[in-house]
Formats: sequence, structure tokens, C-alpha cells
Amino acid sequence: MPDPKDPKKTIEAILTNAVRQLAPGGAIEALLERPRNPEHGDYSSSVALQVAKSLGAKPRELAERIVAATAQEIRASGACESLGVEGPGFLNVRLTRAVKLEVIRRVLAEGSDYGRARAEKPESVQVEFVSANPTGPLHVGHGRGAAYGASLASLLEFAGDRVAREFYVNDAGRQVDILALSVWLRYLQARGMVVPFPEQAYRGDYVRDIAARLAEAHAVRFERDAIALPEAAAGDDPEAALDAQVAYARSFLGEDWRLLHRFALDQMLAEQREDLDAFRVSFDRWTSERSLHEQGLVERAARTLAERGHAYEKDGALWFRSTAFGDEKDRVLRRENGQYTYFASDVAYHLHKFERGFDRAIDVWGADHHGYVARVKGALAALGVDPGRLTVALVQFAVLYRGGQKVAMGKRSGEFVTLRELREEVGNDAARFFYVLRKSDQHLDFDLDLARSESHENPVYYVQYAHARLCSVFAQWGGDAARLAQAELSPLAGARELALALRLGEFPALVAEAARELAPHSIAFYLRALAAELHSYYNAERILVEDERLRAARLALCAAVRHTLANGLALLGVGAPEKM
RNA sequence: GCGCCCGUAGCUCAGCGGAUCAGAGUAUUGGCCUCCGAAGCCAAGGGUCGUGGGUUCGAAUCCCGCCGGGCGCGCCA
Repeated sequence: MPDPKDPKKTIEAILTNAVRQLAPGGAIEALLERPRNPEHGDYSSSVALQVAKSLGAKPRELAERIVAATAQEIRASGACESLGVEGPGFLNVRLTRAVKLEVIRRVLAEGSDYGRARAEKPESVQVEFVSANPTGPLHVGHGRGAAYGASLASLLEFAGDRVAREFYVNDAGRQVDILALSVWLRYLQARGMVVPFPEQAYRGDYVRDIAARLAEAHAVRFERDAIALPEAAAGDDPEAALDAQVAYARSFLGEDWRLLHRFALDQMLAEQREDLDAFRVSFDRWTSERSLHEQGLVERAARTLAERGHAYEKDGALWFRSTAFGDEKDRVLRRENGQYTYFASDVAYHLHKFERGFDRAIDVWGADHHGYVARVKGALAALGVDPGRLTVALVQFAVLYRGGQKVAMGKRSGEFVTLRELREEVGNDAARFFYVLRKSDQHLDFDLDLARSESHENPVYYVQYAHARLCSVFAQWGGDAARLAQAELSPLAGARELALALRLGEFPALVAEAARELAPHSIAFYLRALAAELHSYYNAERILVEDERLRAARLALCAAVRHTLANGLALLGVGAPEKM
């Protein structure tokens, strides 16, 4: 059913209907698009050109027939001033002024809900994002996943879905052990003991910070005499040596190891959560990998795969036959030593997602994890869950530039730019906007100097400035904005005013499309276009004119623009300031 | 070597198989503040859409090859 409030959809429906009668069997839709050249109407459709071939008809003649077939219905809809055939067979639509302006009233009525879809049967969607290892501060790569995931979740919610935001905590593996070891060693060093610090351990300053807090909270509890940490000899595998050191610490500290481990993990998670809160990124749930093990979900998932005949034992390990589901090779679920792999808990986690009742799940992963998509989807299929219900959105890396130079990033070296540093350097608004200004599957060059600059070079200000400008006009006017909803709109006749109104009307459909495509970047592009038309209008015309009717009409238009800018910015987690 | 992503203006990037699809921002150049915010506006120059084929009436867009870049190919997480 076309939305009666949306003239574009109404006309699309009428045209589509006509095309289907003229060309039965074709599943073609008559879509309207905005021509760049305004002489070609408010909307244009190339449907006649697309369908002409299959009918063996000439595009122009077919277009004429479509116009003739729909003339009565189009007239009855009252939306069109004209519908004509131009060029090689384009259907060019010109809307009536009243229809274009009607959207202003709608925006004023709906306010902060303008653009929000009211789905009749909302889907429940889980969006899992960030899910960084709790072994270090969030860096700028996580920042992109955070900004993208948060905007995506907001967008889906706005588009009518029920959305659950989730962070998966990888707290079960070796990496957290290494963190705990690192913290302990720094703690001992801070207390004046001479202990070697392994090259492969976590070397960042944050480890010293956690060690200091450990000392504050537990004083000398973790001090020991006669520590004989096994040192790596030359030629040894450094990773194996690290494991030996973890094993030593674990047995040497006994019960205190668990306390230390817990402490380091909690500190790290708290820090990540603080960073995310400050970045206006929040989660409904933090799911612990460890808890999946403790609830027996990992063991159960592996067993279920085996029972369904999709897993087998080989070389003492349990393998998932993922090659039967399109993967390149089979994958180990349970190692020779009896430990489950990360992949096994991932299978359990994804199965659990759907058992919890979500219709769909969206995973936001770093692009370096693309190799995991096939095996996780394969496991879902093997477990009887339609893998189409899982969408993996891969987010490419962000590369930072400062002074035209690439900023080096290293993992355990501690040489990375943290999300916190980025926020402090460029601010939340610029960071959030920059991150979603690119398609997520596109590499992102993040120019720190540009994001930090408080000048016109910085794209975030362009949109915010439009909002602040309008706020300033309303402050000077000083009238009752609520009464603008009743304003007579007919004085609005300028080309820029009608273009703005048309642009406003696109917002709901844009939200729907951006949600369907998982593409918050198109919201950012829309906002830029809307802001551009507003700035152009503002420079060409005065809003607060003497003529009361004209002034009220222009203020109504401006109020509608302001609402739409604010709604779009909110989706991106960017502030809509009243002053700058 | 195999798999995935990418190659569009000097730079950063949008772009549904349609001619009305060669675009935006930025940078460069020239204009616009006795008037609601110049973080703004108006205008100009700037591209063989990596490359070679194919499909099509029509390709930046779809298919194949090649060149160039990124990422991944563990009983790590």
C-alpha cells in the first residue's frame, strides 16, 4: 500500500500498476528518481526505457501509452501538475505546489518522529558490534565499528525494527590470561621487584595503570618471594614461553590468580564501557564468552553438531565438517587437549542468539574476520537455522593520517591511537560523523588534522551550522513555534523553497532504504544535501520579513528543516547544537 | 597460490543496467557581509570512471582476463 502522505510512492504505485498491465509477467517496478537537472521535473522514471525491449516497443511510444493509461488516476490523486514524456522516453513528473508543501505540515506534526516508520509487524534484530578483546583500550579501529554499529542500530530502530544492541566479551581465552600476567608483572615492578617483562606480553601504559589500581585495592596481596618465572631461552617459541609463564603464575598464585584475572578483566571492561558511553555508544547487553562455557552452551552446540552428523573426531580433535556448507576446509571445535576453540564458542553464541528469539542478527566485524563468515553461517545451517537470518557487516580498517603521514599502529607494542585520544583530539561529533561518512566496506582514511580543524574544511560543521543558524533565527523571532503548524503555506513559491520541501519529503524513504542497505552513510550524505539547500536558501532570501504571512510560511519551512536535520543527526549520534 | 574488498577530478569520496549519470566535498581562481550567524553563498577551471575484452539499443554500474592496493587463508582470539 502506498503511503497516502507520500506523493512519490503514490505515483510510483500508479505507474507500476500500469506497466504491469502493459507488460504482464515483468516484475518491474516504476521507480522515480530525482533528476539532477530541475528542468526534467521533480521526479523522473526510466521505466519505459527498461521495459521497451522486452515488449519490442519503442520507448517513447510505450511511455505515451503509460501516460494515457494512468492519466485519470494521476489526476484523481491530485499530486501531479504534469506527467509527460521527454527525451528518449522518460516519464517526467512535476508535482503540484500544494503537494510539495504539504510535507512541511507533516514534519511539524511529527517533530522528532518525522522519518520514523511504524512497522505493522516489527522484526526483532540483534546488532552485535565492537566486541573488542578486553585486553587493551579501544582504538580507532574499534571506534569505526562502534560508530557504524551504533548508527546502524539507531537507523534500524527508526525504520521500525525492534533492536537489541549487544557486545560480545571474549573473556575466555588465552589473551586475558596474558593480560593478567602482564598486570601482575607490572605490579611487582612497581613494588620494586626486579622481574623480566616478556616481549610478547601487553606493554601498554594502561597495564601499569591497572597494576597501580591493583595495588590500591589489594596492597601487597600479590607480592611473592622467590619468583622463578620461566624465562624464554634463545630459540624458544616466544608464544610458548609466554604460555609457560602464564601456567607458572596460575599455579604459583593459586586462588589469587583468579582474583587477579578477574580484577584485570573488570578494569579493562569498565574502561571500554566508559569510552563507549562517552562516545554515545551504548549496549543493552554484554554477553560473556566465559558464561557460555559455564552454562554448557559450547559443549551442547558441539554435541548437537555431532549428533546431526556434521562433526567427526580426527587426530584426537573434534572437527566441524564445514566444507559441506561451503567453507574451504573443516574447522576444529574441540582441540586435542580437550579445550574448545574460539570458533566453538562462536557457534554456540550464534545459535544462542536465535534461540533467544531474534528474527535476524547482524554482526559488525572488522574486515580481517571475513574468513569467518562462511564457517559461522555454515554452522548455523548445520544446526538447522537459516543462515540468511545472519548478516555479517564487514567494516574496513580506518587508517589515521596526521600531517599527511600515516600514523603507525601496532598491537602489543602499545603504539596505537586510542578511541579516547581521538575523542579528546577531534571531539565526539566530528569523530562520529567522520566514521559514517564512508561506506562501511570502504577503507577509511581518517585525517586527524581535518577532523580536528574548527574551520569550514570540517564537514561536520556544515550540517551543524545549518541547524544552529536556524535556531538563531527562531531565537530572534521569539514567537511561538507551535503555532507554525497552522501557518498558511501558499506564500512559499520560490524554487529554493519548493526544492527544500521536496528534499524534506524524501527523508522517510531514505531512512527505509538506508536501513535496508545497512548504510548509515547515506543519512550523512542526505544531511549534507539538505544543509546545502538550506544555506543556499538562507543566503538568497530573508526569513524574518515584514509580511506576516510570508514570514510565518518561511518559518514553518525552516522549522521543518530544523527538525529533519536534528532527526538525521540523532541517528548518527551527532549533536544538533543551537549555538556554535 | 587461493578467497574477500577496493581502483571515479590534485586529494578524500558518493553514484539502483538507462541517455536526464560524469557527481559532491576539499584544494585552486574570481565575486558576495551598512541586511536573520561568512564554520555560509554565487561562479569558473579540473576526470579516457585502473586497463583490455564481452553482454546490451545503451556500461562507472553486469561478466571474464590483466595491472595496482588492502585484508584473510592456525587445534590464536
